[in-house]
Amino acid sequence: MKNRFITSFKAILKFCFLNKREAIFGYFQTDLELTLHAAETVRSAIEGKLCHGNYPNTTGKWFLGKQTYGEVNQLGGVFVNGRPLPNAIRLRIVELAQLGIRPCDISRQLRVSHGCVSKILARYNETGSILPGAIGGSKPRVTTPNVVKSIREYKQGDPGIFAWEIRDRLLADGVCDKYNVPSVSSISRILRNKIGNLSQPNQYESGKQAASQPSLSYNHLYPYTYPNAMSPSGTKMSNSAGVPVTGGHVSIPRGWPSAHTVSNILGIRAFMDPTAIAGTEGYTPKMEDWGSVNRAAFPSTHGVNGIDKSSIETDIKYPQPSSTLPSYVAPCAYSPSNQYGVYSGAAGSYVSPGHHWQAQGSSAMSIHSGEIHSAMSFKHSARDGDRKPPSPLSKQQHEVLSSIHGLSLPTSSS
DNA sequence: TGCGTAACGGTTGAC
DNA sequence: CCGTCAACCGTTACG
Repeated sequence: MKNRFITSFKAILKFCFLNKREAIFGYFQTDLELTLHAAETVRSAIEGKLCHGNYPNTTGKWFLGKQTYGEVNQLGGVFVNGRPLPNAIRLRIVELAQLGIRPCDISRQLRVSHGCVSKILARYNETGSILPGAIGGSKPRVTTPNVVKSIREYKQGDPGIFAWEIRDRLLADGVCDKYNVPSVSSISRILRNKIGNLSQPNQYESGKQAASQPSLSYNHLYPYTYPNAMSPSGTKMSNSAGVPVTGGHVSIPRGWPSAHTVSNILGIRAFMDPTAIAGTEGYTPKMEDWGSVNRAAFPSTHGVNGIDKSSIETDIKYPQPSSTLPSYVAPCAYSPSNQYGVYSGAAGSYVSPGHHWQAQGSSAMSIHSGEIHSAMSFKHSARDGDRKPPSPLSKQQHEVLSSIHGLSLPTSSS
């Protein structure tokens, strides 16, 4: 084994020396093991196992095809800047932590920075989810057609109405709630741009507003405030629709919970599959992300049953690469080349699961949802009990993980 | 030495 | 179609 590494390493050094010597030097700065690991990574890349002929450039980045690249951290681990670690690694981090392994050791073993380990574990402890947050996207619009219509009606009924009065009426009439009510400035903009000559001159409005209620505070109504007391601390985890979760300890709304319409709640933000929910009380996954994995693995109990509107899209957009991956490894936001290129190697399965809340679900995943749940749901038992079991994964699951990571598991199954 | 965290550079997706 | 913005990411460095 070691001879193979060393042989590979020599070949790699030769390759790098002949090509991009600078790229490799920075990687081989730690101990032999890490060096060999990095060497194997490089070798795999060179041989096409990882990168299909891609190569490191002078800044240490790995160009993967025409699209993207991976990088190697100080521990010799491969990562993609800006992208979440593969779900399998995240899961592994949590599992090792539950086995009592120190974060620093987890960091070294998995070659993931200790900051990342810390972050993932902290998030897990706080939310119960190993999954990353939703990347990209925007806050949901608050000026829905229905809101605009209401504003128009208010304005037509009382041309002299002020924006702040409209705002209050939107709340009073239940058109909006405190989380999705437009700001006064937004209402003013609507009056100005969409309703136009119905609105009165702004100076009049502002003058009256200042005179009548100069110190009116909107803070308590400001949209995009955290609807849950747990959130202002910076946590951005949530259920998918910003809906309070009755199950308790992990109900943390996302940072921008303004799911302002039923369609937003049901059609976009929520992906809970009622058929996959049973028996998972109190779990609040980030349903926006890793859609199919999450739905299967971290179902929620709250009754916002989503319309998985984009399951088909997902299959198209993020086709599941053919592989022998465990079933909980879902399609990924990475391009297929990225998936193979960066998170592969010994783990041919360092493939991140489906990611975007916008693109949800996967037929492949639904087929295997039972397995997914089995593989990923250890958290429930861990959290349901007073004490977390030493290893919440079954032997079979350990074997799956072992096969994924190519790592030994310090458990009874290994 | 281990760990939490801010800064940083990056990706992503809605607008 | 493209730029902007604001969310997220993991790594790194610092205390």
